[in-house]
Parts: sequence; C-alpha cells; structure tokens
Amino acid sequence: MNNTKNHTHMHESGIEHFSGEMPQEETLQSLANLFKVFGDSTRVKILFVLAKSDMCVYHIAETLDMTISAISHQLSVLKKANLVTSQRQGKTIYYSLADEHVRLIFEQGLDHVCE
Amino acid sequence: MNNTKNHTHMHESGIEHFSGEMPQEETLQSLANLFKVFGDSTRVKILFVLAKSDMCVYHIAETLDMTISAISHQLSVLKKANLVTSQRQGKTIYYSLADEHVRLIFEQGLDHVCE
DNA sequence: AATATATTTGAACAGTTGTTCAAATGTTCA
DNA sequence: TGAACATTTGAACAACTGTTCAAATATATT
Repeated sequence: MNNTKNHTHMHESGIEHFSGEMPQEETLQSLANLFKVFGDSTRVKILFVLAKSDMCVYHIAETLDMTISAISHQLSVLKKANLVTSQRQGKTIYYSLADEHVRLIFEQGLDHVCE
Repeated sequence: MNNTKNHTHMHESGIEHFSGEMPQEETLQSLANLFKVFGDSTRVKILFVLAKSDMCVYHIAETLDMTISAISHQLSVLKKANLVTSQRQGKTIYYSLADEHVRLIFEQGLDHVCE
C-alpha cells in the first residue's frame, strides 16, 4: 500500500506551527465528515436561510426554488450531522440551526472565501 | 423544477438570527467548494501534518502511510483551493499551509466534533 | 549524456453523492 | 372514517470523487 521505500530524503524542518497535538485518526475522520456536510451548496443555502429564521420544508424549498423532496433529503443529512434540529407543530415541522458552531464555522469560511 | 404550488402554509417566524445578509449565490457556491476540500480525511490529515511542519510529498506519504501519487493528487486539490503553497528546493518540493484561515477553520470544526 | 531521485500527470475503476419520481407515513379537520 | 395537507422514504440514475497504476516530467549528480 506504500511505495515510499528506498528514499534518500534527509529533511527535518523543525518548524512548529499548530497549537495542539495531532488528533486521533477517528477524530480526523469525524472532522472530515463534518466538513463534507458543509461541502454542498444546497445544504449551505439551507443553513443560511435557517440562520435567518426557523422554517418548514415547504418554505425552504420555495425559497431555494427546489423540490420538497430534495430539501427533505438534505435536511435529514443535516439532522444526522447534528447541525439542525426539528420541532413538529401540528402538521408542520419547523427546522432550526442546532447551535452557534454553525455560524462560527460559516464566518471562518466566508472570511477565507471573501478575502 | 418546483413542486411547491398550492400550499396553505401561513407561517412567518420573524426570528432573526444571522449577523449579515444572505450572500450571493456565487459566494455560497465558493463557500461550499471550500468546505468540500476539507471534507476528505486524507486532505484533513495532510493539512494537519503541514500545520506541524513543512513537508515534501514523500514524507507526507510516509507519515500517512499512503502512496506518493495519492498524496500528490490531493496536494494539487489543496493547492488549487489556495490552502497550501509549494516551494521547490533542489529536487524536492516543500509544501506549507497557505495562511492562518486553515487553522481557524480547523479549530471551529474540532470544537464541534469534540463537544 | 546517462542515471538516479522527486514529483506530477492522465486514464481507469469502484465507490459515493444529489436529485428525481412515485409511493408511504403522519397529522388535522370535517 | 375519509379527505386534504405536510413531510419522509427508497429505488434509480447520472455525475462526481479518491485511489491505483503506468508513464511522463523535472532536477541534480556523475
């Protein structure tokens, strides 16, 4: 699985950058999975409209001009990732952002994109 | 493309959450693309080892126990996203993190994952 | 120029992803 | 209970992604 044998490199930089230790394999996988959820424009748009106000599936679909089914599928992804929560009120189910992390992650990302 | 006609919803939440205005379609797409790059554990690992010290392809491959080719492909993705920079030094090409944004985005993500 | 080292590149492949469509599940109200 | 509303679910399909493999490029050394 590794074709790195018989290499003559002698480099050792010594420059220390990052604050913490290298996290566990499992943690890095979780981190990648979290970012993967943010890595789709439909989901990003959903999170943005939810950041403005709680909404039901119908209204999100209307706002983004997409089918209810497509939005529902993506909401289930967001819910599984604990980025949104839902609350039934009669026939309608309202979705909201799960916590402040979402906003903070967004702001960092926007900083980078809008530099 | 939209099956949301003839809906009887009357909801208007009024709850205002997010600091800024809804960004442009294009900006949201860029944001999603940025997160997409973070959404792979190999790339996350590469960024982590680069956060500790600048490294060449061979040593990254060695550290992550993967092929040089696989790492090289992913480095080109990271470079295209302006998350890493490279600097040739003789035969060897050293890679480094492009800026502090990477660290900040990571820290936000880790906060969420390790809650 | 020829050789060894260091890395990139492109095609190919299996695995994953997002949307659509049709059908199913819940909920409310007459 | 039956009809209307609100949303979810699963299968299907095309598009995309990450890794491998083999070959190409680039640099340094002799």
